[in-house]
Amino acid sequence: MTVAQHDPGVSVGSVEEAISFLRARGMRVSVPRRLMLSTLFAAEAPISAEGLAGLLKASGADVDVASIYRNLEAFERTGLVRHFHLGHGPGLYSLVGHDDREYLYCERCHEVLVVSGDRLAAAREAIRAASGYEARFTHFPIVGVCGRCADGVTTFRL
Amino acid sequence: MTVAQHDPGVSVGSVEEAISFLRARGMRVSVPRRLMLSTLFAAEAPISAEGLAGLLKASGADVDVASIYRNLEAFERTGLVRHFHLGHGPGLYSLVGHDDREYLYCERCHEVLVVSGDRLAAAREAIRAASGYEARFTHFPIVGVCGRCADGVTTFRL
DNA sequence: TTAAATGCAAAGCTTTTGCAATACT
DNA sequence: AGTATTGCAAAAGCTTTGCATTTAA
Repeated sequence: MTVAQHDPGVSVGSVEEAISFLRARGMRVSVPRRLMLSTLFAAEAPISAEGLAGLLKASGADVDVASIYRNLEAFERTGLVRHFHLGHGPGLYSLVGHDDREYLYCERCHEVLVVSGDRLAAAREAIRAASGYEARFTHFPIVGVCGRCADGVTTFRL
Repeated sequence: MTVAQHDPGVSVGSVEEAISFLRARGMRVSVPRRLMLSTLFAAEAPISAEGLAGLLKASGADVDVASIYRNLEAFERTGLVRHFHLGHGPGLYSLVGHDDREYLYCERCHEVLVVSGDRLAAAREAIRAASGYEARFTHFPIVGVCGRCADGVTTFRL
């Protein structure tokens, strides 16, 4: 029997560690990259490229979105960063090890439920049994209707 | 105990039926709409708005993409059409009742696995148990890595 | 007749690309 | 010095919108 294995992935705990990590991979550490890394460490939640640009600009730095996209992709190739998509809407990036979980998105109220990866193990198993597919909810999370909305309960935030 | 109910949805078997269906809803039946409907009926697989425009142009008709998007959306509001997204890439549209199934998309080989909706009932149940979410794989299908094809499962490639 | 639907053009949003200038190593 | 990385500008891909014109009912 095969058990869904959770890839531990890269895990760096600080900007300094991330910098050495990148250097060890032969990558250069530029000012924009340094700034991106500290902003990612400071971010409390996954963030879009545009959002990252905004935070950087707000903190006085000015990094072009093109560079942000290129760097996020470069970071992702090393395993330092990952991104996923919530329904429509831009890709959301976060540091691996900083936020390793999986997401469920409510199409109705736009709530995002965050769960640890092993919580969906049974679902993955059921999907494998039904289809042979190894579902990955890390890049394209589960989209559906949250319990509250399914029960007809409405909430809103001001 | 709540059992996942499969919404049977609208089911029209021909262009003529679709036309009456639309008229019954107070919608007008224009030449472009007629052409879109017959192209959708002729389509063997879900198709993008752009793809629909291509087929129409190839058959001598010339319907603007803007009208195609507007009409697909109008059709969808009546329940006649649905659309979903395969990873990145454009929305793919199909007639409800003509293609009611759910899709699993392989991020690696881009194969699309088509299964009947009830096949994923156990997976939906596991997800509900783990999160309270009613997963809907109809708008944003499962993305993962394909295994081998199970019995009675069709596949197509885009 | 009149409201709905169309075509055209333009723009929106996210992301990518080309290229000359810059800066890391 | 040499090349990875940057900024800028432009474009690509998908979709939406405004508006004047056409057309279904």
